[in-house]
Amino acid sequence: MKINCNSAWAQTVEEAIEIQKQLRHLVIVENDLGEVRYVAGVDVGFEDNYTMTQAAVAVLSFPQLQLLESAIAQIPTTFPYIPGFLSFREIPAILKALEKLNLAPDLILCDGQGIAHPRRFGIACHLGVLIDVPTIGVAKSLLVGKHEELSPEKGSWQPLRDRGEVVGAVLRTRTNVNPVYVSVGHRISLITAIDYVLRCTTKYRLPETTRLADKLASGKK
DNA sequence: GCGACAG
DNA sequence: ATCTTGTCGC
Repeated sequence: MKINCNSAWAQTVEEAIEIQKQLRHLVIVENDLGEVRYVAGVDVGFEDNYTMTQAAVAVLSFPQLQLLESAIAQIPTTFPYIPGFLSFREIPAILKALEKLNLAPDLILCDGQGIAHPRRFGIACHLGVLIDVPTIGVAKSLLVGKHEELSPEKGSWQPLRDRGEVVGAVLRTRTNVNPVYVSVGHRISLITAIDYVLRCTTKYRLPETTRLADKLASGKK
């Protein structure tokens, strides 16, 4: 797929904060997506003692969830891991991998937060805004927010609140297994995002999209 | 000032 | 994120 953004990348946390504060106004938290036929998962892994960043993208058919295409790309690591600034470390490599795709995803599930972020601009929002594609943030752990305890059955969820606003949902994707944290990335509502995450999840905790991307990014079997 | 802190 | 085998439970 063709990627447009010639976005300037922050070299310092101060610059990153300014970019987040500016771009967050572009995030659309309502449904603005067409028919979803291709769902993609993106993930990143590191090599050579973290000096190289490798991104992987897996495109699956929806709702069948069959792998249709995948791509990987590596790039020198340029930004450290700092909570709240994950996108500046991972997105450059992700964009490079996305460029290699022939199929343009209708929806992308990201490994990390969307709106559930200190400045409401997690990696899912950043990627979605840059390439103007609907995205959902699916994180394995909490960055910000609190929530009530939720039932152990698959499908149950509770709103995630931070500083007085609902920023996402804690969702049980598998019975008796730790939940995942879902939040809007771009051009989708929270309710719709929860629905897609569940429909992309089969027998494991994580959606098939991110599981496949995960496998590719870490070079496993 | 003291914790908390996606991957 | 990543280093790593077996093992407990549905």
